[in-house]
Amino acid sequence: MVTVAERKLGALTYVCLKRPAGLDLNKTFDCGQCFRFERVEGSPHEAEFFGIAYGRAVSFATDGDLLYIYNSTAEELYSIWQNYLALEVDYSEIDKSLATCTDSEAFKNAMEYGSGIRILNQEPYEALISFIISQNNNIPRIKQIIERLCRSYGEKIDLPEEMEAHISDKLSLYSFPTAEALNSIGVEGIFAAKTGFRAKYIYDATEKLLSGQLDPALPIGMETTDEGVEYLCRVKGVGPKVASCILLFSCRRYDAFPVDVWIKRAMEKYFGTEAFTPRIFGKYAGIAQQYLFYYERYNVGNK
DNA sequence: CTCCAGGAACTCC
DNA sequence: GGAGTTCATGGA
Repeated sequence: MVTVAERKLGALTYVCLKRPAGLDLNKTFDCGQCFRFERVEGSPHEAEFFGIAYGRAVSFATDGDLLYIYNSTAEELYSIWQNYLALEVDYSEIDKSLATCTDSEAFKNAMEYGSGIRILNQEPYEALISFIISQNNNIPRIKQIIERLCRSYGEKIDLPEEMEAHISDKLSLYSFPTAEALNSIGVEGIFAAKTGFRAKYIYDATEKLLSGQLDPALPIGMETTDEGVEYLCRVKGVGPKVASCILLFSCRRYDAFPVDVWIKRAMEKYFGTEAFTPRIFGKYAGIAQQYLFYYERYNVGNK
């Protein structure tokens, strides 16, 4: 169990704990796995990201070997953020394991470039809707659409005064809309948020959720990741890539390997399309995937 | 103007 | 069962 100091700053409660070895908040919240966290400009910390998850407004910050979680009690750390940040996962062991999987020089570079990324455990329902929106779309616009849905159909979240003071008013303060809320506005309402051809997919997902045909958290307990992919693909608009993202980013399925256009390019460039299979990376293939995605997508120096 | 984005459904053979 | 096309939208 993590040792924590709970502190107060007026009405603002926050916790301070040992920073997980190697954790890089910039990479973790900027690598495309989540869409509702933004850098806090002018933060006194070395790095700080504010966002909404699990219906709460929260801010993560690092200084040296300390991690601060603002607007969280110690109790909430144990019940929510410990799981969200997957604090118990040992990335030094994962990286050691991945390093033995291939001789590829490019992958070695990708690992080094992405070192410090931590795969989050988001809410399966939010991941389901978010990654349906992600198909044939780009990250800035995915964020826009999600934000529009949250502002229109989510609930306003109040911040302690002391926190509001150093959080820019551009940042979101709305919870992710519930399946009931999205279902009630119908396909037309969802389309009006500029979700495009994905509106009918989102609506289909809410129908299956509300009728009990679908529990996006169910794959957490399944025997295999392939089973989880098959299960999630029953939703219209969910194919292998979207299902793999949901499994990797919200169901602790670290072998799920989402293949998008960036990963496709990376596989062709670095491995050759014929021979390559994610299986070479074993049970941490999804984390290897995330290193490759981040390297291919953000490292402009890789040609 | 065309091309592209953390794809998948649909339509043809 | 694979290959090609279509789907909204906005930025480059």
